[in-house]
Amino acid sequence: MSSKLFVSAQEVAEKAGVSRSAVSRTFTPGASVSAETRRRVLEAAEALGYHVNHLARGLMRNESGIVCLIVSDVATPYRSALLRELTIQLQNAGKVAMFINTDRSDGSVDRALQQAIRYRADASIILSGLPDKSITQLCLRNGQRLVLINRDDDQPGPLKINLDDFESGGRIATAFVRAGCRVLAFANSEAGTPSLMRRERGFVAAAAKLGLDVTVERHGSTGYEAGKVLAQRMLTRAERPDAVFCATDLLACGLMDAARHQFGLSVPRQLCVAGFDDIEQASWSSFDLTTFAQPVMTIATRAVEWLGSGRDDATSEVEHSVRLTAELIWRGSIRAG
Amino acid sequence: MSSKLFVSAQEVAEKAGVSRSAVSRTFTPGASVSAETRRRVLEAAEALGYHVNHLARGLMRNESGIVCLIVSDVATPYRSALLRELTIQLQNAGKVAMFINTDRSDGSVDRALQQAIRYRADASIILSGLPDKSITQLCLRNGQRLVLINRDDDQPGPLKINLDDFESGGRIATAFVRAGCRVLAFANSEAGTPSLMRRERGFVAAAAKLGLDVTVERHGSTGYEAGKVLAQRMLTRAERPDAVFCATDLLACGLMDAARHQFGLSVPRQLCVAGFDDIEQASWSSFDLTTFAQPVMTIATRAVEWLGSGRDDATSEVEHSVRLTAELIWRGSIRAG
DNA sequence: ATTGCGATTGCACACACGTGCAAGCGGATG
DNA sequence: CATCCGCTTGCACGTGTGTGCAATCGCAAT
Repeated sequence: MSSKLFVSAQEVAEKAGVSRSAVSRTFTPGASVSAETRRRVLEAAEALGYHVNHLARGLMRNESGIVCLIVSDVATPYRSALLRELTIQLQNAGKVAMFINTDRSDGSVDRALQQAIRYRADASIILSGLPDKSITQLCLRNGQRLVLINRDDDQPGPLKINLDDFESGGRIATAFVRAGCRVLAFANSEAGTPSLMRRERGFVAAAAKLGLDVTVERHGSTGYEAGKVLAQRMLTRAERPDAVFCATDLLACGLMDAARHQFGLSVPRQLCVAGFDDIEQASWSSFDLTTFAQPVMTIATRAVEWLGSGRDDATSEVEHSVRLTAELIWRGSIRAG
Repeated sequence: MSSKLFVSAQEVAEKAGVSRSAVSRTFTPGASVSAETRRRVLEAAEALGYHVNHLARGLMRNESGIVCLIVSDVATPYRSALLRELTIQLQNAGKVAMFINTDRSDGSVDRALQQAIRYRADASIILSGLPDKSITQLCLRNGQRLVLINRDDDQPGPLKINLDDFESGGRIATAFVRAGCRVLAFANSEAGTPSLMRRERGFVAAAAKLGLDVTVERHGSTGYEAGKVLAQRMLTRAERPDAVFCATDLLACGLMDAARHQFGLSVPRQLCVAGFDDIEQASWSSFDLTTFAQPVMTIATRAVEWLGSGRDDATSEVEHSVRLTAELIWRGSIRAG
């Protein structure tokens, strides 16, 4: 029946009695169109339900307006919060977010970037995994901007946004000691993600400076279940820790739950706990977790600002790197000094 | 310097010593190309880093491969889980997800759909809000498929996926009564979302059949904080409820936390609680929440399958509606009968 | 009346791709 | 050898848009 396709600028032009160029100019800010023609075009467009075809526009302008978000573990609280902020700010900047999930194999980050190239994305923001150097080069050579968030990589070209993980580890160590803790432990995943390893090393180093050893335990992913397992391992040791810094809030939640419900320990009286990310659950009264807040809003702002910044090749050779500090959110999982 | 744009099929053709058509056919499944030309084309493409321009391809085929996901409150556990499943399945079906966040005003759902039209999305999946009928018609007229998930709407054309919310309310009411509860309550948000209202009405109706009244309290959004407020209101009543069905797991978590930590109540001994969604936190031992699981995987499967199904106009007039049942996940927040 | 000038408009081309059509080519059959 | 047939391949056109260039138009000044 009405297998009519999308309405094109040509049809609008005919209905308005003007040339197709006039239609195009009407929808191009800053183009030269008289008020009268503009009015007639807009009227016809409204009547016909015309919308500029961004595929064709992107083809012409060599600028699709698409920004790819490459993510795994979207269902994780921290990831989804960051995703939320990024999409909102991208939209405010007139871009549109294309979402690529890399929950499968690890090489899929490369395939994701290829997808980004196929759709001529103006930029790609990588939240998970690390692309192969050859793919990165391919993207840059094609004029595609790249942003790496909390990914460690020394390739020049992409914008790299990182936190002061190492220093955070140090700050929490002194907080533990000030609270009277003597047996410190660090709970990590066994993924070996660089940012998590920096937290670990910062914590261990600071503790050493304070004359304390740290028992490090690593297991599984960065989720709740892994936290429970880590609690099993740590809290059955001969010398039971009285303070645990967890690489992630989810780990901390699992560890706290196990400590309380399986080992009958009281937090923070018998066990102090700290996490990282400041996910929403950290503020729930069941956890009331002292943790470091990822500056999600700032991360998104910086990334989007940089995407909008000039395309001048002059700066394309310098090292783009941003270091943000994670704010310590003081709650009740560490007893007062 | 190397302000070279993306490499086009033309350049590949020249390097391979064939016509541009040959290149195009090489990347079009089912086209007629000899093995030899195909090899040379692929070789040249690899060397130059060529990738088919999906914008141009979409322009030709009238099929962009883009599917729009229109969502608000992405950072919510249930939403992000559904989002995860949808993106994975869309990718497996050869589509790519475009993400539109509608966290702002309510009319923004319409603007989101306009964005979908501009990018000539093959389909849009709406997880939040409800578009205006005129926009819906515009989408359908342009051949764009529409999927509404847990949105109530009687417009023909879109695929509507819903749950048996009303019956779920009934099932949990009998479970409460069987557990010996006598004073029932329902905790809802004041948003008035149809699916939430169905849960409420189903619960109230079933309770009435069992000869029991239900005090209904509504407040704020569907989040944790609202649950705490609702607990304040309910647990200070003269006749304190001994069973609360919450429209949402997040509400239930907030309510449980307040009941325990502010009112010193024991769950489930003094207060039985049930939720809806089966978010990950519901299984955490701090909550151990009995709840209904949204069949996230099935929802995504059905949606993506329908998108891939034939474009025949024969079925375009029939009512597309899917009703799924939410499975009751029995945990420890309701005492055993 | 002629000239000059700025604003507007239409033509035509470019963007990167898919595909129908006809030409070419090789081989097999009569 | 002529004919036919199937497989390839190049040409040319179409998809919807932005934009440089030249033409046109209106208006004021000479």
